[in-house]
Amino acid sequence: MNPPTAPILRVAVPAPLRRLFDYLPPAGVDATKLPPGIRLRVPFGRGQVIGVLLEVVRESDMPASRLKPVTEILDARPLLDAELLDLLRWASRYYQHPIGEAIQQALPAALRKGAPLRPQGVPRFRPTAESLETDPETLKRAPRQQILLAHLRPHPEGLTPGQLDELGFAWREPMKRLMARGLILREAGACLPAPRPDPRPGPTPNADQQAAIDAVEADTYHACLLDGVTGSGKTEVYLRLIERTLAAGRQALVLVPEIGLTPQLLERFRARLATPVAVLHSGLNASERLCAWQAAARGEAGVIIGTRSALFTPLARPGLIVVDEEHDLSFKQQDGFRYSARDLALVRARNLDIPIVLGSATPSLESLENCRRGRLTRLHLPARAGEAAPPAFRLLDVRGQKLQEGLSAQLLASLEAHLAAGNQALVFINRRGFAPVLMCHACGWHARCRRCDAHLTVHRQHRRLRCHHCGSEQPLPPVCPDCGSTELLHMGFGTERVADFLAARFPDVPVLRIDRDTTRRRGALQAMLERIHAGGAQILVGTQMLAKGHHFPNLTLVALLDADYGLFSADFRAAERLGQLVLQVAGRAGRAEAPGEVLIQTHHPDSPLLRSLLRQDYARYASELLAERRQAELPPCTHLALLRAEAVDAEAPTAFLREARQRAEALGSEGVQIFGPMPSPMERRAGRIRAQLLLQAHDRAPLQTLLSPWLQTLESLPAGRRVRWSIDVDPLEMF
DNA sequence: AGCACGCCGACT
DNA sequence: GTCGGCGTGCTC
Repeated sequence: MNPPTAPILRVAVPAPLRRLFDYLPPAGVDATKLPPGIRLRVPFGRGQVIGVLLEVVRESDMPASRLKPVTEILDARPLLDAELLDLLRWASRYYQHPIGEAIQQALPAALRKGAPLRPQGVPRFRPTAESLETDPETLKRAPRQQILLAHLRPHPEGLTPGQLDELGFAWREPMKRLMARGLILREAGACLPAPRPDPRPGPTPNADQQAAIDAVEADTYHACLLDGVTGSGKTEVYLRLIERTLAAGRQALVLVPEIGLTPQLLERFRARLATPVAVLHSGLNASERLCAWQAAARGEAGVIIGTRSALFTPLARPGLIVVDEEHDLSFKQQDGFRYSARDLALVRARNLDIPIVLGSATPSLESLENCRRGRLTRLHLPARAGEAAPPAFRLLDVRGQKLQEGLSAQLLASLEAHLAAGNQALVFINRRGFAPVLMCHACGWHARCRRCDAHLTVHRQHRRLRCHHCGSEQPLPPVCPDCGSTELLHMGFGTERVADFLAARFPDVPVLRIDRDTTRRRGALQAMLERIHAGGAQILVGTQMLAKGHHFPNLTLVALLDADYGLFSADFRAAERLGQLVLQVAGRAGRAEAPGEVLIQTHHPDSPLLRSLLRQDYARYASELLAERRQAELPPCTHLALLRAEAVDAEAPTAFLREARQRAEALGSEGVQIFGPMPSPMERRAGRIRAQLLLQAHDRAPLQTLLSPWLQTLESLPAGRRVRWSIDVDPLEMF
């Protein structure tokens, strides 16, 4: 028997279980000296896993005889400090996600797998002086080595393994041979590029920028919403606040949307700031990521800039958090640990007692509501004089109009005029592919996905039918599979169809299609953006992708082919998204000497929402939407949690959700309304039947009070084993 | 989740 | 007579 005073280690293990596991310290180790946040290798089930020590306690609910000792202590110092562990425990509770999995996400993959913290940085491969004199002929029989050497020669500073991976072939073997020949040198490089020796001072802030900068308190928790249109100089405000933070010897954490992290933005930061800038994004390989992570944790990087998951970067001397484009959906993780990095950033800033700035030209209704409740200080940046004048908005009433491939005559005429002036035009469509439906004119058959409640999209160039929901595809049928008719109609319009049409209609103007299909290849989007920047008359046809993160100086016309989906969608956030999209793209159009024009095709030109958008007053548009949400008791005026379940067996999801509902009611759900079980908006997807249970509450407190014991119950429900289920607290998508 | 145990159908 | 199907239970 263990005396009650023997220390017990409480460990978070990587399993989808909402509890900690207790272990005995390894023999001869004084457990009271072990700090929380270190990794431990522990026996778990039949194998060994790597867990993180969360606390050292005196007692366990488990009989001592069942406790096993820790196999190995992997760290001397904590990988995650108390502040991050607190944040992760808070987030795990709030989002009802198992703590072990939450902690996993916060660690770079290398550390998850048990790699030691490495003192050195990413290695670099550098051409030697000798290699410059080497006659390429000597490598004639080793083409790989030849390519590799040719690639390295223009880079005397050397290239990292990550950069070499872009070559797209196995370079490690030929590299070994080049090193053996003394042509290449491997250096243990620094973790981060050194800061520029000559950081350029920025422009003097204008009065509005200065007012915003001064309004952000420096040494305490102060949450601000910086609201200003494209070109109003938000980035300059961030940079000034960051400079102030650096001058105080502290670090700044900057979160940006997934496609907002462009080389241009990075270059702007690096050119301005006299500190190493660590970058964290999905494109990094394991060692690059570890490197940036360590540079942040050790305090070597003054600025850490990254996407959603960068929120969990440890900071040695935190001083400021910035969330740019805070309304962007990519801040919410849509699977597994469904956290909102923007919301958690507010929690982290409060815990750290540091300022945080959320920036957007089109703030989320959540943030606007927080301003109204006094939780966020609203800072406004008016458009700058001398910058582009706001573009002219026009609704094109397409009722009864003859459309050519979805485009009205008025739109085509405008397009022609803008192109003739040597400018660029952007045409937005919210669907990719050629046509969203293939239908037989003779019998009415249409191509449906076998595994989803959805139509198959025609991709004409690849001659395939594809399901955009499950990824399945098949060849385009030459005749109707039902009646054999050859009259197959393409119904509706996608980017491919509109791009094809415009290319034929304007044969002298380059047409660029920019969507997930044409930018899948790594670097493809960047290449297209560069082409656009090179200028000249061009037509860009694209999806949402083009809305953010980039300004095109030659763009003067933006056209939205179908704004109506934003008015009648089943998703209650559609109007908010439409408004954000329209105003974001409007910000892309026009410059001082060539004002822009925004055309919106609609069948509902009298819609109050569209009329309101025309005024280009987002604040007013948003407050109208907020009033609607209040009336309909929808977020942000109420709070939601969504329990989803899916299974191949059609009955299992509903059976599970029905039982889940009973359990919630048994726990006492005062203050929480429960709706469902109901089928998900797309009931069948990838061969699974999906259903959901919606919880709604006016206050977060009763919802949170219910969730913890409820999820604990659900975890042990036998019906839960027959379905895949997940909980989404503050869901953004309702399917 | 990942893995083993366990009790019922078509095969060497 | 077995190999293997996935239902059920457990992981300190």
